[in-house]
Amino acid sequence: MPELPEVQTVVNNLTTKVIDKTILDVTNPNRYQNVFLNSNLALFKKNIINKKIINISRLGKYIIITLDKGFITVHLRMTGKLLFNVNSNKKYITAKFLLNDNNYLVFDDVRKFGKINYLNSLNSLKTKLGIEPLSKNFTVDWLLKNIPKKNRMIKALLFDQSFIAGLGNIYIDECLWNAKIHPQSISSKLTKQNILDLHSSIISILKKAIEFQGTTIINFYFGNNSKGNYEENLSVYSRENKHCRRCNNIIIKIFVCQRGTHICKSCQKIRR
DNA sequence: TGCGATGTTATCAT
DNA sequence: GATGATAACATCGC
Repeated sequence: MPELPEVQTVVNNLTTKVIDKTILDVTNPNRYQNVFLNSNLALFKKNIINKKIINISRLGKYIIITLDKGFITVHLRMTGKLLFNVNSNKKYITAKFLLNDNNYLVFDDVRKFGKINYLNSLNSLKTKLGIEPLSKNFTVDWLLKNIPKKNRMIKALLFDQSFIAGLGNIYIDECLWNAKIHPQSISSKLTKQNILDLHSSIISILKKAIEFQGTTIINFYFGNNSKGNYEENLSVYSRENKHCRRCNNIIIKIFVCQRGTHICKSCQKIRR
């Protein structure tokens, strides 16, 4: 479920808890094999055991745990949770990291889509991922230059992690509503004003969502089972049949990119 | 009861 | 290169 603000919230919460700790052991309580990307428990363990956690950060929707040598990457996918000292149903715990101070991290993932990996270098990930929307590089000029280069539905383009890294279904719907852009508009047909609005919407919405510690619709939790509080700020996502906060028309739900998509038809007009 | 939907992504076909 | 279908998996709600 988690997108950039949720992943950043997990990272922010864990920073003080795990930095400078050493990983003593890793287990996979539910014995699910595929949680370790292209690897297995024994190999993964060999790479990280007795290593010290230097830092924890985020790249796109990936959690990056920097070790004194190498990196652990964690992707939460749909239902993954990286919790601190929480013991939930063992059936869903795909990994458990024991730290030297007797605290532990639990990777709890009902649907088991989440992935954990060990990397010697972050280069492969950095190449794969597009621009960070909260970095200095993400300027209006960058967006003005790159959006018209593509001939894609704008929602599909924003989903593409190799274009901009970190947006997902909730925040794409929110940003497009805020910028008054219809999700099925073609990127090359957007006006300059559309792109300016989209740029400021992406930055302000992501920042505000991080302040509110993300959105919990069904099962986003972090730390010791805390919930995100951004839901009250949502303008369209999960607001089907409610009134548009801008023009009072009814928010409808359609399907775009095989994903439920929430729009105000009178605010957001298609350009193609 | 059964079916479709759920915040993600990799992969394969066209 | 772009797009669409599908698979990975489990739960919830209509």
